[in-house]
Amino acid sequence: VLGVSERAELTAAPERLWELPSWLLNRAARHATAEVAAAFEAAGASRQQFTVLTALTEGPASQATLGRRLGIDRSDIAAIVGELERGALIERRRDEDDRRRNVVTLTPAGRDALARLDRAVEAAQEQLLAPLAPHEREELARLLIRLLTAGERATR
Amino acid sequence: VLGVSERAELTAAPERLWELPSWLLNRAARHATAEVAAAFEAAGASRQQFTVLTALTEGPASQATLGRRLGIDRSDIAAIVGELERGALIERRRDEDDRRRNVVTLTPAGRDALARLDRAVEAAQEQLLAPLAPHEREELARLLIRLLTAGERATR
DNA sequence: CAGATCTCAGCTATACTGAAATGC
DNA sequence: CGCATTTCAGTATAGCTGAGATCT
Repeated sequence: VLGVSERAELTAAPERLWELPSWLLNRAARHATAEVAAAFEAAGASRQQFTVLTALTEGPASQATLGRRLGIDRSDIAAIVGELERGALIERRRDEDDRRRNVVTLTPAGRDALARLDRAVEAAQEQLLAPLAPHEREELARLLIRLLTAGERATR
Repeated sequence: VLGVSERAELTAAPERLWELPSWLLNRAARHATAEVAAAFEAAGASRQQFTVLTALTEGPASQATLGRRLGIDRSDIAAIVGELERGALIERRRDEDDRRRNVVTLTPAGRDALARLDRAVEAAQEQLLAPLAPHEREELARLLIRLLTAGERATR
């Protein structure tokens, strides 16, 4: 989150970069992360913990499934689930149908924590999108979704 | 850059995340970075080196100015300029008008390297934007620029 | 003196790799 | 056997902080 003076300097970035979608996306993502950061910090959770908790609202899942759904690496999921377990926000137990797997389940405490996180994250979205009119917000979301759903399929 | 199977799994991300602009922006930026990565790797340069070289096409600048213009930290700029100097893509000399400063200048070799990088990066943009029609690409750029120029000014 | 610039050491988060242990 | 899952150790990059040296 930058102040006015830094903003003035940033606008002085080379023309070429302002024409590069990949640069714009990275900039915007950094801005978005900065906006949301305060929400997570205040709640004592990380961005990754939030996404894992969110995924678990749709039901228990193995760590591998969580990783694939969220696009988070298997080894990182192991660490994140470990943190959440220490905070008693999730429960991790061996899947008896397939003993390679851990079944990860949201606890009531986890559900409460997520509810608080959700409100804070929602407020941050409002901050982030403040410069855009409602129809522009929808349009931005639509374009990003198309970039992701069509783009990541097409490549490789 | 994901394959078809991973894509199918990713679409299975929780509904809630697909509605979160900050999540979409992070995802899209990651996708964009992946697309551009090959371009930089093939040319043996980093994303940051590219942006610094690009900034220098608008003329010599001190490291502090580069940092402010590009939104890169002073300490990171020092390291990046050091790398570029070792590759003889830039020249770094003390500013005799203000001896605290280093004046960083693009060398002919640097200009050549940037020309090659630029072509590769441009091809990557094409890949990245493939799912979008021309007017959609413009609209996406417009919305991102508004988010950045209005958004980063408003906050704090 | 205050303040700017450059540099270095070190920190955190994110993303990823390789290998081992276990189980299907 | 091949393959999937979990876990750990380690790597790389981006972004950032603190402190010191130098200079205006």
